[in-house]
Amino acid sequence: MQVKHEWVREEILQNMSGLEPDAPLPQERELAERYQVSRSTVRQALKNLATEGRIYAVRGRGTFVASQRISKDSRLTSFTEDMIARGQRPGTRLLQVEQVPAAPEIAAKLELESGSAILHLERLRLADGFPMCFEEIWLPAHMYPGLQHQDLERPLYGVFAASYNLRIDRAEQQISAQILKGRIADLLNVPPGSAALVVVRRSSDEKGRIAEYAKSIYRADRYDFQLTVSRSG
Amino acid sequence: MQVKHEWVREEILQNMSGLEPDAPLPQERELAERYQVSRSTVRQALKNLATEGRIYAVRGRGTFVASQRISKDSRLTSFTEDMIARGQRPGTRLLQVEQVPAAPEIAAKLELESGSAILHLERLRLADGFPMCFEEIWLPAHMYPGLQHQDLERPLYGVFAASYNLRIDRAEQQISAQILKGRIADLLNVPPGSAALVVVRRSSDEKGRIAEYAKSIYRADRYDFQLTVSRSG
DNA sequence: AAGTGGTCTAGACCACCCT
DNA sequence: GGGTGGTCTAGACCACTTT
Repeated sequence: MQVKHEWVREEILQNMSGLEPDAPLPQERELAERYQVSRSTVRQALKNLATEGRIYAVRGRGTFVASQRISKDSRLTSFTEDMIARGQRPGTRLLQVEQVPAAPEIAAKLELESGSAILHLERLRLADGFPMCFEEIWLPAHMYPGLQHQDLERPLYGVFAASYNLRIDRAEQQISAQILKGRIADLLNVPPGSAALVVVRRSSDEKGRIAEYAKSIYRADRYDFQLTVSRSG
Repeated sequence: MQVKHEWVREEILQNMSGLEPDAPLPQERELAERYQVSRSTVRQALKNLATEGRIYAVRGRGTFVASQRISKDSRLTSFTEDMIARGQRPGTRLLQVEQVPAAPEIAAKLELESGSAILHLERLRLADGFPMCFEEIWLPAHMYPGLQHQDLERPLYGVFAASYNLRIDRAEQQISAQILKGRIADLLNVPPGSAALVVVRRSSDEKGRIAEYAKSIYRADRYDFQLTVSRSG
């Protein structure tokens, strides 16, 4: 463990195993004494455990074991990570990559001038070799010089990090449903009239620069979107 | 402002307005001096601002203004809060409330014995008076004695807090898509074959006790699900 | 009154970046 | 080497709950 509060966190977690829900933990000052660290360090460890929903603190009473049924917050994950977590083998077929002038709607989403150079990708995402998702991606061309000549069937976020020193940090997403028909139904290999889950994503790097706009259309019979949200913080 | 770090947060935010993205903030020690607080207090304020995506820190270099395009993380919200945020008037029609023995599937979700007493609610949620969502809710009866006699067309989380001292704190959700037909298509007033967004939610209180299992079916032509996720923390 | 978690302080050292 | 944010310390006082 690099840092003390992570080590303390693990120790507390160990000593918690076997305790009933609502059982009290030792008080903070005692934990600090036991692990020979300052109370602040103990508090940082406890704060992380509380954020994950493993313990809860009550002012004036103490800190207690939570029932720990609904656990950690969800993170932004890539298709590749997502499929691996589901026990399926991810795959990608690049359908198209082109540089085009930005249509007004796309320019607005990427906060560029209308007509700016945009990279437009179309990819079919596979799970265990079968079509799972059709995705379109729009990128500001100036942020990714020479992207067309990269291997675009590899995870894109990896290419961004390796070749452009850019790490996607957060994204706002809109999830909706629609009926499939025409070309996309064909690509996903489902009959017209089937349901699809649509995820529109606008992502930024850690500096807050908009780095990607994307639309993913998932087969609803094979995919659902999972997330954990908390109310307070 | 009750606590100093919140006040410092507001002060920093004020002085940031007008700065360009990537402009450096004063260093932490200087901010502490300026606002006559300790560096720890400044750091707590900065940490909150970073979590919200308004600034970013680089070890060894400094703290900088983020472009602030993609903002705060999403929180667990109720239908009522959600509709108000969208500028629509929320409404509820209670269709049914009954106490029944738990079916095995529902019992498993609520982590109760099969056959335990369950409260089952069906509600039609309205936006500006028009059907938006059909929801079914299952609750452990022992946690909500006498719920049947409450006003169940008011926001449920409010009833939970006021009458049962129970605050929903976090939830795991699965979002999927399906085709509407039969009774639910009728209730939502859409033709059979329309697309719907389905949200299945399992919620717990701050102690980690499972307090609710619910399934909400939204008209896809009127609703999308919005969330912001971050990759690291 | 005693005990708990919540906030705040002043200061130290570390890891990392830049020149 | 000098400056930055990241971690940690020892101690203080506060708000709240329980006895």
